[in-house]
Amino acid sequence: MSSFNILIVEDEDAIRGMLMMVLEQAGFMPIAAADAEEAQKILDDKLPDLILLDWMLPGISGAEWARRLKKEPIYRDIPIILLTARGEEEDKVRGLEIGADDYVSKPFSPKELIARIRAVLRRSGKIPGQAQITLGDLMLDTEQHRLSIGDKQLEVSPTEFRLMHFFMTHPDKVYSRTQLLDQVWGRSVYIEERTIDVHIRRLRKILEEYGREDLVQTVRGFGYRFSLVD
Amino acid sequence: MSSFNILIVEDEDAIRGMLMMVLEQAGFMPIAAADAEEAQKILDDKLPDLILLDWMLPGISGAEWARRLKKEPIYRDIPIILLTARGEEEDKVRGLEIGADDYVSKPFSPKELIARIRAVLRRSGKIPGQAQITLGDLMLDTEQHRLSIGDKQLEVSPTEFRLMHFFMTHPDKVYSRTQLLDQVWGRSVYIEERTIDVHIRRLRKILEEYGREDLVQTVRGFGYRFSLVD
DNA sequence: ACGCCTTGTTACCCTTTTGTGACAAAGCCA
DNA sequence: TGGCTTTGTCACAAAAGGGTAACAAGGCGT
Repeated sequence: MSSFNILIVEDEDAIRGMLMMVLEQAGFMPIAAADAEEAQKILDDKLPDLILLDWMLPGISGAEWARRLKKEPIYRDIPIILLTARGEEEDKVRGLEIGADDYVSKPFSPKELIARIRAVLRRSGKIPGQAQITLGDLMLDTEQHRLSIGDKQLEVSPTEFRLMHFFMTHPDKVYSRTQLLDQVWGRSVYIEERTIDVHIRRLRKILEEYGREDLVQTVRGFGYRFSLVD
Repeated sequence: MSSFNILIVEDEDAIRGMLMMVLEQAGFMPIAAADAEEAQKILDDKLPDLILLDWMLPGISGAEWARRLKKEPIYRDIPIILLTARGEEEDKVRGLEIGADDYVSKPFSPKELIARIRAVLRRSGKIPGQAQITLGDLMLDTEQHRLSIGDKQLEVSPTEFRLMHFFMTHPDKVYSRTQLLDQVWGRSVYIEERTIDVHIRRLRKILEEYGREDLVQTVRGFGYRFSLVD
């Protein structure tokens, strides 16, 4: 297993040190910076696999810096996890279209942090994950980016593909719209919950052609479930 | 397995020594020089299979020397891997059109270095790999630099040939534009991602003459895939 | 030096995708 | 059944993503 470079940008010494330790312990290779300028210098040298970024920073704020990074093609693909202090409204973090991939609010448990980092790395394709997922006669291949029922190819849009991917890796369990948004769209985008319904509808429409619209089930008052059995 | 001569050009004694050891251990035959002049003398004597070159050198900088080498037909085909120290901006390395085949930033792990060396040797055809690759009625011959469908020769440009080579050795898998750039153009060139589209277009145009433009498939939002099946 | 080929880049266009509001339909409970 | 809540569905507009042609620069051979 390869080791990932993680850039920590955090002004408080105590937290920065703690993060370094936690990440090292978890087998990552962290590099730390105290502000955006310093972080930029590190970036100039080598692109990390992920950036752990404090939302509030002296000088250029973390949010502002993240926004800039996401505009540059060279940096765009580096996933960013924001660290938000308790009291900084979660909504704001979601609302501002920063393009962060996730956020974690302080205080957080090391375990949670590591889990989120792994999740983001996996989602951005840096950790391989399972290439083929089979469920009944459904087959989803992330390498080939193909989805099929039996030997028929399904034509799905990128979002539909991700949604199916999530469902097939988490079958037989109900997920709320919020959970689906977090898992499929990422925790820091803000879109209406009802939009999920529309995507569910679109998925069902495709599955309908194969008489399999029953795979996606509504659980009234809770959300949706993907399951082979009704 | 044959053993490759690798010329190390590095001014710091400690690093030079370390490189010698690491390469020997890995079964290569390294020769070392401390600066460009010394390296040039070694070159005059015998052409190595690959040059491992420090980007910053006293006297003529590594970058400058590499650029000169790439202008001389005799040396052009020797692959060069640049060693960049932390703090030397990656952008510059990519941006300046040095013509290096790859770069590795210090500090690097021996494992990573060896892997990159192997990759570059393979890409430049020094490690034989497969001379002939067949995929359906497609045939690509790396030795003769020929590509054919059935018994018809295809006329492709060098870049198109490399792209086809990569595709035929990695079929049925989606690659992002970035991945294609890294794999086909090499990690140390910086070109626009959209340029890929243009090359794909050119490839398709050629394949079109044989009704095979469907071999190169667009996967919206992700990249391209080469596959015999739709 | 000249012309041809190769290659990277850009601009423009078209298609697909996607989020959203509006309204109908369905479900639930008293 | 009636009224309220939760979903389903549709149409639309904006945005994203790609396809393509045209252009310019560089390289190469003659």
